[in-house]
Amino acid sequence: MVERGLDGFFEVFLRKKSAFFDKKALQSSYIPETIPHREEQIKQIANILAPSLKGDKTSNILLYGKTGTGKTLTIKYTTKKLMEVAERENIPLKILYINCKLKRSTDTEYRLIAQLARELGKAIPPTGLPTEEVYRAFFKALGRQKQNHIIILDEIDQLVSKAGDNALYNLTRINEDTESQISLVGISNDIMFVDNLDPRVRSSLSEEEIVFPPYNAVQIQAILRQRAEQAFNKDVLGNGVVEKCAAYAARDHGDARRALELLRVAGEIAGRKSADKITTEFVDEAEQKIDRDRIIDAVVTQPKQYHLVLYSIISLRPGRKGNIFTGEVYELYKSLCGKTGTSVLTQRRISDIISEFDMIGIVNAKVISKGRYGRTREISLEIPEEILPRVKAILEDTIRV
DNA sequence: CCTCCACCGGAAAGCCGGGTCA
DNA sequence: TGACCCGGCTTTCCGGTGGAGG
Repeated sequence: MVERGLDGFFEVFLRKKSAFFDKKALQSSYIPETIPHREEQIKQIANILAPSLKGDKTSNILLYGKTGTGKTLTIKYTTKKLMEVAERENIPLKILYINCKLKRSTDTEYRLIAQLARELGKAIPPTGLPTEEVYRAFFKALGRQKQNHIIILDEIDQLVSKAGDNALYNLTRINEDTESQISLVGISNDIMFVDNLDPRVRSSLSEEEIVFPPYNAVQIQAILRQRAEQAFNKDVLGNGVVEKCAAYAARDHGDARRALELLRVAGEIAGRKSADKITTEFVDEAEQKIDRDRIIDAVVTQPKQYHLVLYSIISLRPGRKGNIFTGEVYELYKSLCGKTGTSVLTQRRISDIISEFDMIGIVNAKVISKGRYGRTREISLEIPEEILPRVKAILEDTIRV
């Protein structure tokens, strides 16, 4: 019975024509053959990196620009082309791409250097060794091969804010005592991040700076059209869909990644509903879905203590004219801990947890002064009403143990 | 204009679990 | 096995501080 029904399901699934032709083209890892509106940046990067083909050291570069302005894509595209030539001509050149934001993999000094060493073929344990030791292994791996290395550090601002600039300092000085050359390419969302860098690191790192301005709506449309052509079958894209995605993405700042995600999710929704066309309504749905998924996901992945704090905030919310303050949250949190038999954290820590909620956007917490009655954070929920019950259920689930 | 509340938020240190190495 | 190392989480300590109310 059941099996037969399932067979039917798969059959229908198989027959159903998919709105997608090549979903890859809408994913952020996809590197298209041309990159619209980044010709200038590509040319600059190419100029700077070209000497590496002749075995010369190239200047270090910093790439700036907000999220979704094509920094990562552009550098990957350019270095890919560079690498193709190097391989064809048998030129020793190595390109290491590191995303410093990847949690638990490259967000500390130890892990960054360990990862670099690994890319050069050295096995480094994930922990246990003194950092010194890891550096030695990395240097050795470098020196052994007489060749140029281009090290791309994506989200370099994250690295600096979490791990400091020690690693960068050491990396920028390597060229002094090793056979092989290394050039650094830093990618950052934050233009100001160089300010808290050691001056020596700063000057060395930013020998060249390239800025990626936000795309405007028209440019994003061009990008979407290019990708959509690859991704979708003919005629499934309804009128105004591209425009709408572009408009949404351009609203705050020209984030092409967001636009592509909108388009992809809209397509997925259309596909799931077996619609034969992607219409602008699906774009609206996609926007909501992305938003909600983000929040749900953010909540689910939090540990128990965080759930207790969030639950306290939610419980304090109903029927409040004003907002919620840290002190009240802490009081409720404490009693909740008592009821559930959880160890109680200090208010200092809870304060930090609330800040973290603020940062990921499920709560809004502003420091205000109540004058005579002290200074505190004014907290309000940022979770849409529609998914609040679901969030609450998730929280209750983990709390009652 | 001064006070003083109820926290904020930086710095440093401790604890713990995961690991290496000889 | 014991000495050491790293990193995440937490506590401890403590110097601020915006502004209502005196």
